[in-house]
Amino acid sequence: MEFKVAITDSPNFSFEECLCFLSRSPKECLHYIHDNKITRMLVAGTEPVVVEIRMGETADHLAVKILAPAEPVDILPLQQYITRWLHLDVSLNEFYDFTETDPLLKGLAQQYRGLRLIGMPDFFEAITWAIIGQQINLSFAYTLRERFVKAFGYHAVVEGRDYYLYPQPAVVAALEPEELLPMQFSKSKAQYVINTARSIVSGELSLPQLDEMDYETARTSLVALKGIGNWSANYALMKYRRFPQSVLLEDVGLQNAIKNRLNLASKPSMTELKSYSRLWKEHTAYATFYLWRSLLPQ
DNA sequence: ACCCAGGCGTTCG
DNA sequence: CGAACGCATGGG
Repeated sequence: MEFKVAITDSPNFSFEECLCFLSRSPKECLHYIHDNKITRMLVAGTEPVVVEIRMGETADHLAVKILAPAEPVDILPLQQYITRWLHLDVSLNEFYDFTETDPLLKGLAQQYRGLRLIGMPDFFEAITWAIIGQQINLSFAYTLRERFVKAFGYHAVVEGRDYYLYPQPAVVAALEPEELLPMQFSKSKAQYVINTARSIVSGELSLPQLDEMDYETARTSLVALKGIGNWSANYALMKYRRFPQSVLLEDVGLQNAIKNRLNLASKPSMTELKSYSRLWKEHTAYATFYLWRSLLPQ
């Protein structure tokens, strides 16, 4: 069974650029990239589905093949997930025009043309990935994530490959921190991940409400949770809600990207960061994402 | 051995 | 208040 997923602003879409970003870690365990195709497990309603995503025969869509199950499934949730994941429903024209006016961003549009801001349609994934990635290097963060997903995520084997879903909040809420320590989570990281899961399960952190909040309200409500600071709140809101004004000036990756582009001797100070990003406004999230991209090879 | 890492919470001045 | 410090552990 096959279906299509529409691409908005297809002249400014590059599947290859998206694949490049999606390939950034060899420890990635939620999807595979091979032969210019993505395979991964998704959920249609409540049913796990393994899909293969490739560029469409024409530029205006992606083509998706369902590898499992053999029976027909509801494709609408799959289309919605893929659209949100790869940010297929936006135009990049305004961002690209803006980069030409900004000395720091100039050239990024040509270099990485067609790259979309890869998101996380699952809020629990977005917020816990932020907690996992706090203050440790990205390589180790992926190691922790891989152990976490493989221990607590739904698993299936299709065509000889292992597929996983990100762990559900209810599963993680039932854990004790001691169960994460052997995976080399620190005590606080373990506690924060479990506390966040429990907040979601209890309704203290309401996803339907979070979906309706404006940026500042959502940010404030996330920062109120222990273990979630300004960086983590903004990261999750950038990847999940896709607020264009999400700003991550505390981010070491962003700071290094700016240092590299401007050939600075050291990372910019917070004052300098504010100055560089002063005019970004609704382009902040994309500017950050493209600067992150500039840290990858090629 | 040392410093840094896609920070956060607590304590101190 | 903002600054300094402890945390925890892999990576270079």
